[in-house]
Amino acid sequence: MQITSRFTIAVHIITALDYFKDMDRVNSEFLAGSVGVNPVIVRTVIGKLREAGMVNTLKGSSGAELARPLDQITFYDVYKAVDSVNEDEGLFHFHEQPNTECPVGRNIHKAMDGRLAAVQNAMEEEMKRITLADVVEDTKAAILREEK
Amino acid sequence: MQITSRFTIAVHIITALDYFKDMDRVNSEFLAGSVGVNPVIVRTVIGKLREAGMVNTLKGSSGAELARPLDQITFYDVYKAVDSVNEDEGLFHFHEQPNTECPVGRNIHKAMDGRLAAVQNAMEEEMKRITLADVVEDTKAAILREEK
DNA sequence: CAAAGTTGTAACATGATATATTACAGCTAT
DNA sequence: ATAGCTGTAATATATCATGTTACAACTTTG
Repeated sequence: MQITSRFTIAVHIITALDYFKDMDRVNSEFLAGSVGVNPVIVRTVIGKLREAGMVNTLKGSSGAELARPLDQITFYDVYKAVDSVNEDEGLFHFHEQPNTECPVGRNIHKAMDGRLAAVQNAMEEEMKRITLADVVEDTKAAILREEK
Repeated sequence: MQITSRFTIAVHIITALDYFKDMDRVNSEFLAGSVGVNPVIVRTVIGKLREAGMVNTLKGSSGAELARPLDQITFYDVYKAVDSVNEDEGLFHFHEQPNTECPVGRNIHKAMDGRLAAVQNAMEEEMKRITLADVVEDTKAAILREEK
């Protein structure tokens, strides 16, 4: 399995919103061209980022602007915003029907739950350490390097 | 998205193999009954665990036995054995077609790759810290508690 | 204010992947 | 030699991610 590409798409969009912030006509079609997906996907991802308070948009009006400085947007914020993993069940899909008439089946879920949560937590803590400022900085540096 | 239930199924199976090790007729049908899935799923998961050197089986003969002590089998070992995540692409699904004619599209992948790998690594390191001995111990303790 | 452009969102279509199921050859145990 | 079991292929089904079409409501511009 893999975490939905909506996550990397969202990071790409935020990076582009910063990089092209002084251009006009940065609409969903333009962004879709950069990301390589359908404009509707861009609009729905931006919608999630808006709900999470990361960007501001105006219905009917082209463009979106960042609502917070890049160093105050973490991978974790984006990952949560775009519902990268199932909110109710968590990162791990537990088999649904362990047999309650079997002592192991009856108890395996509780024996694992805390540990599965610890694994997920380790991943999420690492995501909190990475900001969009880091990614944008590296992207810009890579672009400058190209121009030489 | 979620990590395939084959992972929790595998942990359940290993726990049951230990718990029921002195019983006979612990065949794929019995295990399937405990886990709540089809016996073929049990056989394929056990097949992966065998390939990874965690259990020994004998074709045609009932049962499987652990090939290593429980404290030498980590969550990470099991997770790798059952191919929980895409081996080539990793935990995150990167959108496939960023536009190479756009400076952001051309560079976003390299700007993110190292950081996505760090996140996945944090998760995997945590999985290496958890052993099947931990889970089996807690499962048995929970069973004993029931009996009071 | 009328026309053109855009967003937000619903509804539906398609594709990919996880899981279930059927079937059976070949092995083991008794 | 019979019955039971594993390993595995082949196929079916279910679920979910992503793509696409369509359009009402809004904004911008001349």
